[in-house]
Amino acid sequence: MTSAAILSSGDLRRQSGARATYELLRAQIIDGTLAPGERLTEPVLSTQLGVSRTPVREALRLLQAESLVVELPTGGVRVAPLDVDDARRVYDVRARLEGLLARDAAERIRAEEVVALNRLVDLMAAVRDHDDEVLRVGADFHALVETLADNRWCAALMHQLRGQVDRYRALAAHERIGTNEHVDEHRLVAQAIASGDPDAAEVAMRDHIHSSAALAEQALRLASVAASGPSTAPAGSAAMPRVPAPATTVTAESTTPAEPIAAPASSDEQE
Amino acid sequence: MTSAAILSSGDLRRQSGARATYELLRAQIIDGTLAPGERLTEPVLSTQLGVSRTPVREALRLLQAESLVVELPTGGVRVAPLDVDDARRVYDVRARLEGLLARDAAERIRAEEVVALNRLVDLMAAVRDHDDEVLRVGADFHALVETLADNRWCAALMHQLRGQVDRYRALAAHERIGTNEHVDEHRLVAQAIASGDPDAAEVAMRDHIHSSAALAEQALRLASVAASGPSTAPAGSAAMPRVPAPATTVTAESTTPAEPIAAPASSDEQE
DNA sequence: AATCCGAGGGCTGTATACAAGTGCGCAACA
DNA sequence: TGTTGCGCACTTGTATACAGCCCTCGGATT
Repeated sequence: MTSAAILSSGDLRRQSGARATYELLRAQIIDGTLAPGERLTEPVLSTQLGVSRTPVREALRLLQAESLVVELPTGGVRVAPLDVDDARRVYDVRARLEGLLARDAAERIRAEEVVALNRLVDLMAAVRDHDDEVLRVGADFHALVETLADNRWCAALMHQLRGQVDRYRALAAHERIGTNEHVDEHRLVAQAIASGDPDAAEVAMRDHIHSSAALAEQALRLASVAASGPSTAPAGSAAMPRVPAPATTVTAESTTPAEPIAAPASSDEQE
Repeated sequence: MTSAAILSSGDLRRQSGARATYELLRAQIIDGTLAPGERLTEPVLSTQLGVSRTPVREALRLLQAESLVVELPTGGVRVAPLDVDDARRVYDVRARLEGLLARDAAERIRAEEVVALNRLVDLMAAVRDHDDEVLRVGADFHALVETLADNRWCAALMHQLRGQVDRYRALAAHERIGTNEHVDEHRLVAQAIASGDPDAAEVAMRDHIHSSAALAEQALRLASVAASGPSTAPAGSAAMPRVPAPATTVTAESTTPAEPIAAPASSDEQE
């Protein structure tokens, strides 16, 4: 592997090299092929992927904007470290954003769209025994809500977050999501949206995400414990090379975070 | 000449050309020097700014990730159109994000930090007659809340939104923000945070942002009407592919002026 | 006169070349 | 043997060169 075959495989070649590189690296960061903390250098990636530094550079910028890689003080980037404690924060933000989407959806939904929404919930109930199916249907559900909401700013930020969420999900291996509660939550959200009640929809969706967060956090903790049991870390340890981030220290000095954020992303959703 | 002098002026030269280019273009998009819908081509920007296409390209990618420019189907970018109807959505999202920040701040705040928070509110009350001062203090206030919250994901998304918010604010010319109500809202938020009540803090902040949104929207509508008075076209009604320059005052393309750049305004916040 | 076709310019995307800064290792010295 | 200094290799950041594409403009044809 390695080598240029990576990019030429599949239809990635079709797209621009920069975009293909971006998507490949993004996928590898999310699934852990590229370990947290691992440094990414342009020449290496160039030769490995069979493209020049220019598209690689562009891809890295995109990933940086998405906070999937972080800038090193000397320049260059490394894969963003994965702080399990941050998972809750990511889900907190997501809960608000998706809650807003549900609200907007409730304000705009029309009769024929209610049908599609309910159909997805029914479908989810039908396949509840197969987690992967539930996952897929859940993705469709949230995607539909996003479409109904027609709020591009909120959607853009959601895309922004998706990479982070997916990273933590990948870490959590598989959570048990095919539960009756999980399906019921979706039904509640759907009902609130269908009935055109924005407040109820927002609350229902926010609660649902928080509920999902609890599941993910639990699975995450288990996976984390299991992973750090035998050896601290196999191949690419380096989870936190430096700056153990000791305490809170709420100094006000850092007035300039100065890192924008992106929002391209493909179309994968979750629960 | 024009051109290269732009980047060499000030200490922008110090930074990497790409970053300087990014910040310059960002500022110009926000303040309207670069009109919504205007196409940005790499060769032109290169010669105007006196750098090669590479850093320009990088800057454009950053701006694209921030949704300040949008990709054209043929490739290349144009300044993102400004849809006044979207202002509400931007503020809606911002309300949730800042609300979450306020919540997290309430959960983490400590005694000595309460002092700083209250001091800012008092300061705001003291300068309430000067809108620009109120703006500045308000920026510090929100920045402090963000720091207290210590939620980097939420903060990252906020930064993402900031450009959009600032664009609409720039369009709204000046809203009257030095009102007692405005100051009181901040005090309520501060009290909720200081008392360590997350729910109250989130609600107070969200309400405050929505209140600010109403002000901004009003000013925006006025400005919009004023701008589009003569010509019938209602400002940036939608995505008008070509011939932009409907709405606001400043056209770009001037080519000349010595240095209209002025303050990059790296740390501007809002109310 | 209107339309179709072809040449041209310009733009993006990609590749390569060049310069400067940084860290690391090795070697010499105390 | 420990320490210190020098030098090298590597990296990023920037500039330039090259290829393909689209869009436009001009002319010839029907």
